[in-house]
Amino acid sequence: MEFINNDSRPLYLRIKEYLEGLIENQTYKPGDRLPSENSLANELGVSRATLREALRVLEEEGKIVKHQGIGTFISEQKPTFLRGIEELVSVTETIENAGYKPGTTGLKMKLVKPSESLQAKVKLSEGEEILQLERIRTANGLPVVYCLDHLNNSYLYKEFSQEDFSGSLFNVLQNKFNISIKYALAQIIPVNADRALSKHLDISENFPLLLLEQYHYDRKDRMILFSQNYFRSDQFQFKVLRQR
Amino acid sequence: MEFINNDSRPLYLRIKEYLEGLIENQTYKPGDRLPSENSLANELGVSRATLREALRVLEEEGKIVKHQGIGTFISEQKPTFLRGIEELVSVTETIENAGYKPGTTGLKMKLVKPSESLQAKVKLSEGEEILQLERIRTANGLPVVYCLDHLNNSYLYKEFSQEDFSGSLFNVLQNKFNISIKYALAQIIPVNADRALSKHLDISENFPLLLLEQYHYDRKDRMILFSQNYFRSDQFQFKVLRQR
DNA sequence: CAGTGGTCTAGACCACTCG
DNA sequence: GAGTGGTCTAGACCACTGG
Repeated sequence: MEFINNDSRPLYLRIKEYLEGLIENQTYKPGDRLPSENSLANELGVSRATLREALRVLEEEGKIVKHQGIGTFISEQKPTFLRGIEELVSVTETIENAGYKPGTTGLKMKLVKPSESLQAKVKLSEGEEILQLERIRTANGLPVVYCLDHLNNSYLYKEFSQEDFSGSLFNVLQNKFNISIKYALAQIIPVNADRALSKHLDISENFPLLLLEQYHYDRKDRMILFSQNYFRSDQFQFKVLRQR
Repeated sequence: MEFINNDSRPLYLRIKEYLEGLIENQTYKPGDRLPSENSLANELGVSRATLREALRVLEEEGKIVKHQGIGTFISEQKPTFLRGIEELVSVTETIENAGYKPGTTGLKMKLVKPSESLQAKVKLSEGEEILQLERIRTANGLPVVYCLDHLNNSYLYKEFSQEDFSGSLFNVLQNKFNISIKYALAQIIPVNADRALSKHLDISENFPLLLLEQYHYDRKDRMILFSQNYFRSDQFQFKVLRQR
């Protein structure tokens, strides 16, 4: 067995992808039992530990299920729980995933002293100013999300130019400043559109919106960005896989 | 090193808990580097593979972070992202986690033919009836969640007695029928209270609510329960860790 | 009972980071 | 170069499941 090229990636990953291929091309179908770990390892010419590492990844991805004493099985098709809210994507991507063409209008950018409520949310040194971005995001030209972004690195201000913000702020941070957002702690809040929001999003007052308040962190757990995104509830579905 | 009792649980789990204890009692503090895997394995008198299995669990739980070529570090305190919405808990537990004493009022139970919209959500054989449970859940006596549960195993009807439903439906299913719910696919929907909901939850009309529509599955991916839970937005915080 | 996945060992080499 | 975590091997025994 060649896996597949003799190229550099770890063996267990190549094994994993090989098995993944067998699942995708229906050599193994949902519900089928895989050969035992011993025999599979032998067939593939790798140690059992290496095979198990590959299987572990497949199990994490939900593609196989193990049952001690019985065997390892190809998972049944489950209801799509990809693209759940637990996967961090930009608003731009969220709009794209919903099948629309993303756009931006009504950009405002300013340095502000944070209000008290904001001060509490974004821990800053006293008196510090904050870079605030206000945008209305559109899907196929229709306003669907109202976005407020707060960056404490206010020195970035002079580096920014308006044209940067037609798309994903994540991309701007990544490409221009090499800041990579790794995860966000999000709070999910149902709200009603007030007068301002109803104008921004072209909806009636009291229209139900989903507010996503998100603290974005980089790989070293530094808080980079605090954002408040108001989504029109009729345009987006927010799903999540909840596990025990 | 004894871990700790010579009792039956796997060695790597005992190692994991031992290390967990060292973290909790501040022997290792956030940011500290652990000894290298080789030296730690030697100190503990286990193989490196076993130690790595313990570390792997700790890493999954976010308690340590590894950096190749550098070392393994105790995680910084992150904003609590335990108890996020990605962890499936019953409404009862949700109320308890929010610091309240859970209760139940206004229980109704009936067999119904599903409406068309419900029919679409719960795939059933034609003409089949569904067991519907309606409950208002209270926190410290105040109504906070309106719950509709739909069970397609309508034969369970005669088995149920009213007293079962003061608490978690999960527990009833587990204890009485040995049905174990493993995961749920949830949709998060912001809604406004209509007249009926405003009465049930003792709030004004148009009060913002979070509707959680959940399809519950057992370990074998069989859909057991479809539930609709309307949460008062002022009583609960829904958080989620979003990762790239 | 035989066969499965789960745990564990001892040892080896590789890939990455730092000084 | 020295030290770290990442990968890999060969072999062993245990715990659980089914017939």
